[in-house]
Amino acid sequence: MDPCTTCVVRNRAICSALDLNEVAALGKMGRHHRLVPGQTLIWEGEDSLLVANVIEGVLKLSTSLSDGREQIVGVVYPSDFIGRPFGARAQHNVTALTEAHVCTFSGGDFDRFAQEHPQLEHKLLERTLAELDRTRRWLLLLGRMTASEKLATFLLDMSERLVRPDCSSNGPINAFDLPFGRQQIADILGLTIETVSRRLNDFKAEGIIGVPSRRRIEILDREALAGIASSGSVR
Amino acid sequence: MDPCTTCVVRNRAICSALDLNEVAALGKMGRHHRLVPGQTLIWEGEDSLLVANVIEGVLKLSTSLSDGREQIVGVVYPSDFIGRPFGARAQHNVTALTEAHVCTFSGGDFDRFAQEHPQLEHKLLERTLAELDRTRRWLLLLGRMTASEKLATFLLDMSERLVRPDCSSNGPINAFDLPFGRQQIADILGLTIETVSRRLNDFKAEGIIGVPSRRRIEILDREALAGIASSGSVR
DNA sequence: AGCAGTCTTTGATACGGGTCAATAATGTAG
DNA sequence: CTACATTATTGACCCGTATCAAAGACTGCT
Repeated sequence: MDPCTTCVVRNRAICSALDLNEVAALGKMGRHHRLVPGQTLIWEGEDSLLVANVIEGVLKLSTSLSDGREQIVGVVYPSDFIGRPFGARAQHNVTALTEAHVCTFSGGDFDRFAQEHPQLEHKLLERTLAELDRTRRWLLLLGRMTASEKLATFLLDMSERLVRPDCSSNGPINAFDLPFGRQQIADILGLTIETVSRRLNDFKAEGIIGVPSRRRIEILDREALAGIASSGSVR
Repeated sequence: MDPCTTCVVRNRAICSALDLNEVAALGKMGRHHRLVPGQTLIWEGEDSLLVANVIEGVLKLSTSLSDGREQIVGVVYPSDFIGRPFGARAQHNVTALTEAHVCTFSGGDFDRFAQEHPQLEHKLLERTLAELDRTRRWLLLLGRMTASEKLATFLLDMSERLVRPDCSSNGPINAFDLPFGRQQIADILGLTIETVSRRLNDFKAEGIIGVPSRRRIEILDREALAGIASSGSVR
């Protein structure tokens, strides 16, 4: 039977642009994959082209310099799209942070299918434009913010994005588990693990956040965080 | 008469996806604008939605923090597309760096036209994907590179991009005029103007580059620059 | 429970790049 | 050509974050 009809991200992934017949046709070209934490799906520079939908889990996109310095350039969640359609080689690694479940397509198959289904391309375009906006905001963070501003911005950003999985309430939440360890937070913010640890403990000492366990964050004073996050990013 | 038929970027801009009739229809919705250096076409946060093609000149995309710190998040050249189709508000300022000539469309008009012309959306998608890749590479630069590495990477990048205007030869060139002052270079690289000045003079003292006038750069030792750009180790 | 390995925190110190200030070069108007 | 504004360079100093090192906390395994 066609697994797409029961797919949990059917209505949120780019597949939502397709009707039942179309989604079945796309589904035939797809392959399901389970990934364990730390497993890499796509390597920077490889040209075996692969695209995918994330069904479950969290993955990071990262690049690095030859001496090992690493920068995380994106984080993807269920219903997000992974990979680079239309023939360019992969620009970054894609690695699972948690157990993950993805639905992969060979690049060529997907490209052909997309070109025949403009609504699908349209969905993909909207997503890509949104992701570009988000990435450009991150340039401001990396280029111009201090460590405290970076961390405050990061925590607020997480409190907004991490609601999605269950889709229960929308709007930010005040307590959540990060899918990242300290090193990964550092790689997202362009800092060292030590600085992340120190600034996080500063926030804790000031009563702005609580850190009941390694990966859990409670936002106790959202206003204060927002104040630190920017000497006010001009909205 | 329809000005699009004689447009200098007709074959390079997204319009190249359209046939003569289509481009004429799009042309009817467009307005030509001349911009002087420093003039801002779109302001961060405004929702008067406007998109445009660059016909001539160079423009910067920038965001800033309330205390004046600024980050340039993109630079656009002739034939590039500007703006955010499909209803999100403008995320950054768009300002002319040189005299510029653009062809603008109201967001709504363009959105409608695009949805009816999948080849146009496809071109736009390819461009947006490429721009996202480029922007993500910049995250690595801002987050993880030293001042010298940033500057070396920047100069190499410029030597590749600045060929375009005349389209004479492809491949990098070794002498060019930057469309930026020192402050703007600093805002691109997440540095201060003083650091840009110092590192540039270091390169000059080592014979890696020549700086015959304020905005002119000559790459004298491309290998050395490339060595610095990818992970520091000089010589 | 006890141990090993990993991840995180904490402390001491160093250094790159920022800040502040002064000077120099370049551009522009009269 | 001179005067003034703008932009860039240079110097001295300092601060924030990186680096290096060690101790502590958590996790999983037997």
